[in-house]
Amino acid sequence: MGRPPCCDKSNVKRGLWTAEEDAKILAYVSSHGIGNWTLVPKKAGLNRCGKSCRLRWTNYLRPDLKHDDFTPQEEQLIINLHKAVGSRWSLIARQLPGRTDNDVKNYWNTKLKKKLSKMGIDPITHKSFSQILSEYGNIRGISNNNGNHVASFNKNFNSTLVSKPEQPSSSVLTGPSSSNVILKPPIEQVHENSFINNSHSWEFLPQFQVTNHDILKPYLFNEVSSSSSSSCSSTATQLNSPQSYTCQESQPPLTPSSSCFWSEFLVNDPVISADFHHLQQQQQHQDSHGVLSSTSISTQNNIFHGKFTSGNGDFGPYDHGVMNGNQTNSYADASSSSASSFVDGILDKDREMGSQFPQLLDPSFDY
DNA sequence: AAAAACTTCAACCGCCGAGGA
DNA sequence: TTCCTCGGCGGTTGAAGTTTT
Repeated sequence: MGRPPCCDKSNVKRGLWTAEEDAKILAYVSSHGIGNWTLVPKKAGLNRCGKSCRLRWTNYLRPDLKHDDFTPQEEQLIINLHKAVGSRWSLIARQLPGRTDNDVKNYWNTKLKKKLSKMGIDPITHKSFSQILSEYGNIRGISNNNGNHVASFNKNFNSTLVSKPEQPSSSVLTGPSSSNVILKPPIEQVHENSFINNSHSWEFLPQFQVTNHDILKPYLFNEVSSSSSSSCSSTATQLNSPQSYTCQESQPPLTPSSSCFWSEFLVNDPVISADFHHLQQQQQHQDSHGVLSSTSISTQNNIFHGKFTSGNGDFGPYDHGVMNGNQTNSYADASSSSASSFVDGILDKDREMGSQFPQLLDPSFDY
């Protein structure tokens, strides 16, 4: 029964690949193409596991791979995609031609996580640290109320900080620069993050919602449960705020089985409903053909780059520094008043927190 | 100049779903 | 139906390189 094992793992070479081994794989693939990887070591004359050969090819030898540094555009795209789908590296890498999931994952872990943390942005939730604190929140209520509220706050706060079990709160509570960032976030960071939460991270969501509906849903609702204390007052606000993961105000955390879908937000927004509908049609077309055509990808990217971006040519909201509370992108224009009030709300929360807890602004303050 | 600390990233590990035997 | 491999995935490791002390 079954198939024979692909290789004797105790008897194959491991570790770094030599140029000679690379040449053998390249020679084999160029003459035979990509097929059964378990046969490759034998046929190519390599003492390696087939799986290892496949990995070497897909992560390093493939001719379509880029080996140069990530561009600012790619960097921004990774950040945006990570906000929407989390560490679905293969999904993210598919939006970056010439990059592998391993590339993206390494770049995120070694560069982007630190970069965001230094900017006062939690790389897990993509919210500013001050915003996390203010959300968990409604600190005035906690200080005035009984232990139940405090317990609830602690529970919610912890659940956010460890919203992904594999990355327990380290990016928030530890790290070389995080403590200063948490305690004294520059006010413009709130602006920047508001912009992030308001716009770019949503730009591609219709695309993902359509093409990866089943994959994305549970993940997004994980975010819901970590943001359960948030509230939102309108569809427009939902679409332009980090709290938009929730469907209704004061709702208990949603579960993956919830009947609330992204598409409900999307189709309720007059600005994007047309595009969403268009993408749904694309999806139907795609389903009928089995694969996502390059035309479809291109069209979606056009939407991403053209319609929903801020239009100033600056791809990087994290690099802006010019974003103010009244600025919104075209996506947010449909609900500009809600969006700006959301920004104002964050700023008000920030100020309120600062006035109520001045020790938080003291760099010597220690949790 | 040398050791320690830190960073990078290729490679590995283990899990999962699909599908072959 | 069961057992197994394959291919794909995300997380982790550790060697090599770089920077700091």
